[in-house]
Amino acid sequence: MDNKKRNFFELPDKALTSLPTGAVKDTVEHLGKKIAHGDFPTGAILPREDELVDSLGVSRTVVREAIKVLCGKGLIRTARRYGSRVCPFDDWNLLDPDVIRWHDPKSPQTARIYAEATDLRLIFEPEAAALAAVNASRSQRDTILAAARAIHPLDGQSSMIGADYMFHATILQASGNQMLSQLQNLIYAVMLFSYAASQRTPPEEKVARRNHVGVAEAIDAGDAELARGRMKDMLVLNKAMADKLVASTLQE
Amino acid sequence: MDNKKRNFFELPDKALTSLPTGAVKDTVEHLGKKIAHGDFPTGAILPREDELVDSLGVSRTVVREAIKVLCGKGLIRTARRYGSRVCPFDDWNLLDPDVIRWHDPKSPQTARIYAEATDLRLIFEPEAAALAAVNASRSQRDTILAAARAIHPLDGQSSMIGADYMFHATILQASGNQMLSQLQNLIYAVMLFSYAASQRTPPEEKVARRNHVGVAEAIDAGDAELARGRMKDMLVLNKAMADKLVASTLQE
DNA sequence: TCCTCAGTAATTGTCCTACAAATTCAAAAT
DNA sequence: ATTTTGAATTTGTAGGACAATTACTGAGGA
Repeated sequence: MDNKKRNFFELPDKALTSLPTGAVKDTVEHLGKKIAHGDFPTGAILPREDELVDSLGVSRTVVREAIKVLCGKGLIRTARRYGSRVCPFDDWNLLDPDVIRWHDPKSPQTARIYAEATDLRLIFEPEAAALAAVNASRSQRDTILAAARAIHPLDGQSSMIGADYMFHATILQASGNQMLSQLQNLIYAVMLFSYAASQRTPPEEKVARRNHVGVAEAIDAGDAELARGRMKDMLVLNKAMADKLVASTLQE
Repeated sequence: MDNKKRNFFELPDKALTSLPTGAVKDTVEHLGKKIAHGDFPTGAILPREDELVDSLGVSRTVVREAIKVLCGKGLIRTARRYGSRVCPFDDWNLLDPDVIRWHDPKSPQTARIYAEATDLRLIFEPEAAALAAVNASRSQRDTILAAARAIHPLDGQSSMIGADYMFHATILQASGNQMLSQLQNLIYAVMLFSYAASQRTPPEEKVARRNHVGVAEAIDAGDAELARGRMKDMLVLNKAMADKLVASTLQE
């Protein structure tokens, strides 16, 4: 990491719930990840409060506050004499930034989720690009262009994901729709997964970069139609790769 | 409510966080609504824990657990000696079912949010309809058809919203994409808002019903293209009305 | 007047204990 | 076999004590 000049786009620090740093936050993260990773199947009973107190080395107060946060995200349900049980997957707040982040990028179990997320991206990102072409500020257009051009495989994978993420996130932001903008968490998760699981070949990388720049230029030019079309083409290609990837991870 | 026969589609009971009924849940709801309603502007300091203890008549334990849940949804941030402060709107988990539900349907302040939500619907619902045309089960197709046909103004507004909601929710569910399906919370909120604020004229109602049935029939026939197109047309009309509505509520 | 720095006060974070409430589970009675 | 009663278990609520951190205050100096 000596050539700071080129490494404009660092990976965002997506490690925050909005909770203050401390024991509660750590406990939420710990339990949230365990549940999202599937350590407890649906309907399973979590360890009792006093067991968690022992195993995690925190007070009951902390354990309870953490569990309440997880309830709020739909992961578990509690009742007297009933314990804390994992909710059916449908009840999870799948679009919650934390829940998204807690999925294990390395687990084949979550491949299905990322397939769905990829489908979702295919739905809203072309529209976001079209909106960005109309609504983006000058500096946003510049950022999008710069990020697209910064997608160099040579700069190392981390820097590359950083630029890739910045590209997509800025487009969402530039759409002017805040709800749309919040879906960047989803993109980030998908990105981590696909980069972790796939090894793109250099020619594929080259195509990917050209596509990104194409979209960026369309947005910069204010051509909504073109931006939408190019983004869609890019994601269709992306999805094809993702499907192949999911199929291979699932059959293992 | 004597003619039970016709009132197939009741309004869903969207009053639940996943928290158990009790003091904590009540406190979360109470504070969540107050914040979402704008009683505390961005950056404002909530009453201290012990003040809330007094004013709400619950123990500090309850207050703290409730506040932690709200932190988890991005509404507030806490720190020692800093108090609990309302986060900037961008940080809120706008797609959280509770946060969506907490917005005041009667407040002109939230009109902007519903405008964004309407835009979002215009993006993903046509695609959901297309997916549903391919993926829906037999019973789902039946439900969608029945709900569309049950949109009768004469049956009373509640029954009408119920059918309208069931129509859209079932389509999302039938898309086969769980993340997409969770956006039904958004639809529900938009629906409550627009029904609360607008008085559609009977001719408009008639058009609305015909449109719904048109979409349902396209889905039933498995024609993805047609379903997408009809849903889009319907929502464009919807958005036009919504924009008019937002403009009028904002200028007051 | 403005700035720096130390001290103080205020506020949430964590730990603890005790009891209440609800529900499962088992045993007993019919 | 079914119902009922009761006891055990688990989370829910209350309240007190102290720790940790940070905002605020005021004194001192430039």
